[in-house]
Amino acid sequence: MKQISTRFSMAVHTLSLIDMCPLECTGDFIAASVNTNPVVIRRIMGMLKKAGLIEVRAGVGGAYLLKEPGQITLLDIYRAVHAADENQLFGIHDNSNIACQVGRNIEQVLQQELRDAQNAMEQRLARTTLDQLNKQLAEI
Amino acid sequence: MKQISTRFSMAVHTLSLIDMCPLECTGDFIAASVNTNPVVIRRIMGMLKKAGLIEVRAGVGGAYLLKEPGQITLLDIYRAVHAADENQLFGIHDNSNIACQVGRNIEQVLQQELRDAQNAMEQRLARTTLDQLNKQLAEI
DNA sequence: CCGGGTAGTAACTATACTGGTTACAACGGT
DNA sequence: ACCGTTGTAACCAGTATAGTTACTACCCGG
Repeated sequence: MKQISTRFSMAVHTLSLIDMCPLECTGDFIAASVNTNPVVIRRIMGMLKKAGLIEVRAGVGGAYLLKEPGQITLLDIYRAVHAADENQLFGIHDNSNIACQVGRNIEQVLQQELRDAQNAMEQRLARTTLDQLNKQLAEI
Repeated sequence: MKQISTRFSMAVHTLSLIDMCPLECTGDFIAASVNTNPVVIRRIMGMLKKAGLIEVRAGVGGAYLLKEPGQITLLDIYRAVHAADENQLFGIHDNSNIACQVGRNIEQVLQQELRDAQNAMEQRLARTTLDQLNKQLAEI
């Protein structure tokens, strides 16, 4: 497979910066730290804004968090940038042949198993907050 | 993101069938149950073969498991079909600006967090065997 | 030993997501 | 009013996916 889009890691990077220095955080400034094109960052900021994580100061530039950094988890960010389509990490083939016992039931059974696996991952993401992350960044 | 390829779920489907009726399991037969093109199945069987999960009977057709179904986990199958690139589910942007504290350390910190999340998912996959899955399929 | 059915691939296609890029209109403080 | 910024739209190249056609290699039964 392709990997989960780097949009997610760039979004985390972006929020870290906004937490540390909201006023400086124009799209260009963040793009310089992430080392990418400002438009890519603006697109991500748009998603973070739509998810209610940040407020962007149109015209003047900069952005600030709408929640405490201790209340923003990696899972929130993951969801905000649509890291997984329809919140469903695993794709499952459909229209299996119902004349076959396996074909008839595989989708339902797999759906549950894979949902569990996805949940395990997401719960791990939910355990880490932006706050904790920024503390780790400072400690190195 | 795009979801994890349906190649994974098709591979599980394929192995379920092989476990139940190895002799019947030609590419065409499996393709009819999965409802896709036989070549797609043959490609997947090639990957399962390369991973040492099955042996395919060239010429005559059919395939059989090389391990007990209780010894084949969803994680084995997931890995066999290269569901994630380089065994790394999350893509992380690189070449961040090292002049910035966040840019300098984000990759290392995120790497660890995301690896943990990935592991949580994989360990859940590792807990389910083909055997258990087939029992579930039969119980419905 | 040969014919029929099968595996194993190569090659091509359409579709879709990604990350980057240019361009431009709307906005807002100084 | 100016200038830097945001918010988008449009486009591009690269790549993964899933399906399809076509061909060779292989094995068994007759």
